[in-house]
Amino acid sequence: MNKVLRPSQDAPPNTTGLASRSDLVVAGLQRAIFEHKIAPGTKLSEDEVGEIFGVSRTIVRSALQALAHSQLVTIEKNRGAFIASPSPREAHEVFEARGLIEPRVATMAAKRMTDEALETLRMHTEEEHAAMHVGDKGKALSLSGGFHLKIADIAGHDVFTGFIHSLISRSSLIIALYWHRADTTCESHSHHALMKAFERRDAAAAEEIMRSHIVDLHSGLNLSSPNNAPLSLADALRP
Amino acid sequence: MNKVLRPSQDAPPNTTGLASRSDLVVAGLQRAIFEHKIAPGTKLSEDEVGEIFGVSRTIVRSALQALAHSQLVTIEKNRGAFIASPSPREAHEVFEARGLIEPRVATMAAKRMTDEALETLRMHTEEEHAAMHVGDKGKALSLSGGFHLKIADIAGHDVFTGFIHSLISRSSLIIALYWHRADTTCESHSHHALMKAFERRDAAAAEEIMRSHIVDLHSGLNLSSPNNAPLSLADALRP
DNA sequence: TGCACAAAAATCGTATACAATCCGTCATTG
DNA sequence: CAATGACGGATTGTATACGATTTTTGTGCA
Repeated sequence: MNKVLRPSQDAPPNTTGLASRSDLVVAGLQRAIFEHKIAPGTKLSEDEVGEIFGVSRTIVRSALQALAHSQLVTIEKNRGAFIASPSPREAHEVFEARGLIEPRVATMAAKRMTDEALETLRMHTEEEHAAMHVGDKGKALSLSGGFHLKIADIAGHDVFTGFIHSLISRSSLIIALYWHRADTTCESHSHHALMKAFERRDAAAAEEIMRSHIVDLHSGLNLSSPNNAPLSLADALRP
Repeated sequence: MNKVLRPSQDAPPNTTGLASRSDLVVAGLQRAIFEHKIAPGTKLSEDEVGEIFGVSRTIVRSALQALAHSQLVTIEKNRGAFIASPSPREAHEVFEARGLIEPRVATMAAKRMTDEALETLRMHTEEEHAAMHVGDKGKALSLSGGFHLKIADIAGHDVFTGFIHSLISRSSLIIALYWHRADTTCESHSHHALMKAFERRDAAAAEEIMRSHIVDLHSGLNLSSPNNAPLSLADALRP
């Protein structure tokens, strides 16, 4: 169950330089979570995940622990790992935290904004538009989170960026559970408005737009009626 | 090297209910870090740590990965784990983040403050006083961080509390590296002032005191001249 | 039929064996 | 004598074996 797959692509046994094997598993699972391919509560059996990615349980275990630390999976002793399923309260707290941190980061990004960075953001929003147009809701949501992450990267504050990474990951689960609106157009509008502010290097405007954007997201949640849409694991994984 | 030590204290093979073996290692190392028993940059050999705690490398490795995720240790591929050594920039960012988050948490704590919680805080500050009086600088610093953590617990916001845990851990390393002042009396004064505000349930005052307290700490750092005081590992560990 | 209990299967926790990698040392050579 | 390259020891990366715990299944009895 460990020497399956990867027939030839490992000419250099360790790829580029970073990215150990467990990081690849982490990335694969994260991706699936971001795109809502696997639902909260899904069991992640060590053997099963290991077989899918062609690695031993040692690697899988390491990856699951990493994900547990980012609160994306929950590990129950002697019972296994599950995709986390944030409580309504946790959902509320996550967006409260985003409401405090992200506006601050938006101002920092506006102050440090370069033309290149602007161009990157612009391309990102276009991708977002495209995905939404095609109707790929999972990908659109994933990209929407990516927009916030890119802003954090531009701000260049590693500590805040780390927090935002964590918060956005958890937001993905929260949205899977508690988001009912069909349209994500408000999302698109806010992002567009943010772009305008960034183009003008208007830090105050960026901060305010970000704040209200996150309040919007927060109030778009219906914390009393969670969705549920379990899927098969094997189908969900492999990019 | 794995069946050494622990001759009798494991009547129930798994202690209370939680606290797996690797958590104990994490706690032991954290404690040593908080009390400045091990200096930033110290190498943490898997075998060595395993022997000290009487566990196998599997456990140690798991613990080190957990600590790496909290940024307390750095893992370099094929080279090993080291106590993290925050850069001046990172130090600056950590205190900037604390300056944003902790004042907000202080207001939340003030609003939810109960008489019991107040009593707990009071006892904590007395411990702090005692440690400082005896001259146990390591313990005093550790307790000082604990004060901030207790406030976060009282605020009852798990997301913020998690962030603050992380930030305070890293602050401990930062202080070990960049703190030069001998006295920690300003620390004590600020904590006392905070207590007063909490007693009055004065949220606005608590927020403001917390903000200026963190600015104080931040400005007490000398980011251009790091300290260094390496110690032996075996001596530092075991409580 | 339904419940209780026991045996079996599945899954996780931990230790250990082996492979891969890195670092220091020493010999060789220009 | 300095620089370079190869060897050996030490340390980490990964896989796998074994024991412990949980979950499920199957059977007997009320």
